[in-house]
Amino acid sequence: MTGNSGTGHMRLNVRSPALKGLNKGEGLRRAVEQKMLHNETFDEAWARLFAMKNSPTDERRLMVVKQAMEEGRIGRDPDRASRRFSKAEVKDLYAILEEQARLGRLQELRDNKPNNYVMITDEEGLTEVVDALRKESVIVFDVETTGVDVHSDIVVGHVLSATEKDVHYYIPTDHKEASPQLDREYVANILRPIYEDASKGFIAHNAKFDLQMLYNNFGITVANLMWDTQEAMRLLNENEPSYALKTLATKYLRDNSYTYGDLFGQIGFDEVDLETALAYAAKDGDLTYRLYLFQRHHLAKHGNILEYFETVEMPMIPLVSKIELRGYDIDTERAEEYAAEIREEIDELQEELRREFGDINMNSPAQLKEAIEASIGRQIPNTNANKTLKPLSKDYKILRTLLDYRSLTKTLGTYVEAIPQLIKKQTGRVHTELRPNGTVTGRFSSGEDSETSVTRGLINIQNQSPESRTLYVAPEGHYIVNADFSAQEVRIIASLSQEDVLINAFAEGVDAYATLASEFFNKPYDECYKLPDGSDTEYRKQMKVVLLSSMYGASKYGLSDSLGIGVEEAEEFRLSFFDKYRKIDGFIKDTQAFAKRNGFVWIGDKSRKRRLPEARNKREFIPQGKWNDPKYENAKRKNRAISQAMRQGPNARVQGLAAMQTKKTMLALDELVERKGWEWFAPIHDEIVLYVTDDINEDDFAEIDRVMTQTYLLDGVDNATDIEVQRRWGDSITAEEFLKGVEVPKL
DNA sequence: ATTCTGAGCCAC
DNA sequence: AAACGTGGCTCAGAAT
Repeated sequence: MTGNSGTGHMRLNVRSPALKGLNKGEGLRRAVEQKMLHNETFDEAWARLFAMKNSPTDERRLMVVKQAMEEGRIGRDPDRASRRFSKAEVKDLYAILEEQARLGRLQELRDNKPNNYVMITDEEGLTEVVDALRKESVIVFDVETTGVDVHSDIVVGHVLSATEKDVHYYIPTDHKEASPQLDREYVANILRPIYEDASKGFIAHNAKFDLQMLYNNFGITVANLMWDTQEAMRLLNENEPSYALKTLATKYLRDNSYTYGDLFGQIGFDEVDLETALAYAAKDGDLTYRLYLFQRHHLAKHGNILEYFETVEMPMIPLVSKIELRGYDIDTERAEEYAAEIREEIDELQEELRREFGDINMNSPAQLKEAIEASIGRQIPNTNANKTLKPLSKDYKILRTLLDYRSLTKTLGTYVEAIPQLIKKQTGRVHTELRPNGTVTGRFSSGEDSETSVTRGLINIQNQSPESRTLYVAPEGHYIVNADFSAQEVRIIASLSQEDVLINAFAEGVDAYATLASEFFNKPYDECYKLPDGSDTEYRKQMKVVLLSSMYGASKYGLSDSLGIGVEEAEEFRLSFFDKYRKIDGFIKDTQAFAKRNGFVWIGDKSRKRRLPEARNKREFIPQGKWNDPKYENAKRKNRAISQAMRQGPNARVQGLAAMQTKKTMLALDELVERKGWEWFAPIHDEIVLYVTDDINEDDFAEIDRVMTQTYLLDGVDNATDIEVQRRWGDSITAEEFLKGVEVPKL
């Protein structure tokens, strides 16, 4: 046993600093006094600490430290032993244990390093790497860096795996350790022909990052990206809790691997010593290749997922890499003027709100709720704008003021003030990350990666409001052109359900919503289409809401909310809708039955799965009047999950197919973009946005139209697209107007 | 001082 | 009893 560990009485600490300088006899006497003073055994000390108000984390730390002390793995700091054993001391001991564990993991990593992990630090070695890679057709690559910002961080080493030879090289170039390393530019230039050799297939985990790092650091373009093990995993299981390489290796390769954070904490890889770096980095290459073999085997087993992955998802990665690096030109001057304008308005509104609500924080829902209730003299469930405040705002002017204030602070805080601060000094533009499988249905997600806690100053390009869009501009000599898939999801619903009314409407080129409304309300088509001013008629508006929300499983309550009608009326509406459109009803029921049998649904000709394991569960019976009985909490949770899966199934088939159509169309459109020397702006679900040169002509528009409508055909339904041109995002004219000579609005 | 959670709200 | 699918960002307030 070491130190003062143990479960018995506290030992006398004759070496305590408080006793220093006293002779032995005197020290012993004082130590006894201190013990008397504390008068506490270790058991009593632990009992006291455990009896305190501890958070779950603290509770766990107490347990860990107690056990470590009992096992003699750690003891009290002699300098503190004269004082009463405290929670603060336990926390410090816990931190020491954590650090010990981390160093242990690093030691384990070095000790277990296989002989086929090879470090390259001289020219001869690098020649050996090149010779080995020349003989390979499949190469794993991975760059090690100082961090995860592709604009500011730098490459400090290359991992390259010769997969057939089964040797995994690490070539450090910029580690801080003093021992000799090859020059980074020299290494890049020697490796360049390998990376740019299109006859070799390259594999990486989260390849987009490595592509961007190689491009930004050395101007290297990897010619033939063949597999991304992170992206493949998103198709193998979109419900995976983590897509970190080490987590996947632990789970699927049964190789207990620690994550970067577990091993190194927050430091950059250049701080890591070379011996440890080799063991860690070469293992990346090794694991990535093993994961690739595993994934290829499993993806090939089901439907057409492998083919879809290789022909759509893999080519998407270099394309998206390019889109992210391009970024967005921001009109900073306008942003400043606009911000000043909004701030002034906000101040005025805030004054008005203060007079009514008092000196509260207008951004606090809790404080607001109380103030509103006092002001209007009635209870409200929440301060939600659409659900609660808007309906009441007809009667209360102050609520109209509040709604204005809300909307302006949102515009200012989330967009107008925030966006200019995110401009990267390296490019003078703002950037996004676009994750092609960031959602469970296969849609893109955009912005910071919510799976990690690191923020890199990225914007979400997919949720820009009409106000914020005006800050995004085309550079001199360019326009922004956007092409949407008109009524993309409705066409897909028509195609999947083969519902005649919808199919016929699209075939005749008439408005689908108006046709449905005309059928449903038994009114002439014209009365169900648009008003003279171009806005929707009530019938069309209602049909839009009913069609999409019903498809996605809205209940009579949700429908009642969004239509602004009574619950029973909404239910009648919903029931008669499905009664009339039997094939839409059939599509939903068939999809749900399939999910119930199989625990998943197919998307797009067996190209991907949406796994819904909860769909297979059996509903629990909850007797009338027992809904509030805590005994049925679990049953309720289980039933809720089943209902949710039943709503997700049909939605995933529609949304997922739409995402596939957008992706395939993007790949086709990229050929045009490259040929014309245009650039990418972004995909926004049912819309594709580009930067084009201002010499764009009729043929170019025709070609965009052709690519949008002909690349991914739907069963029984034509595609259609609307194309617009603008200098400032949102301030657009149609392509038709443009070709007739209408002036594009100036900046 | 930093991290987490919920309310609210932006997009399709 | 909850009641419409897929995301991400900001702020307040609590937890750590």
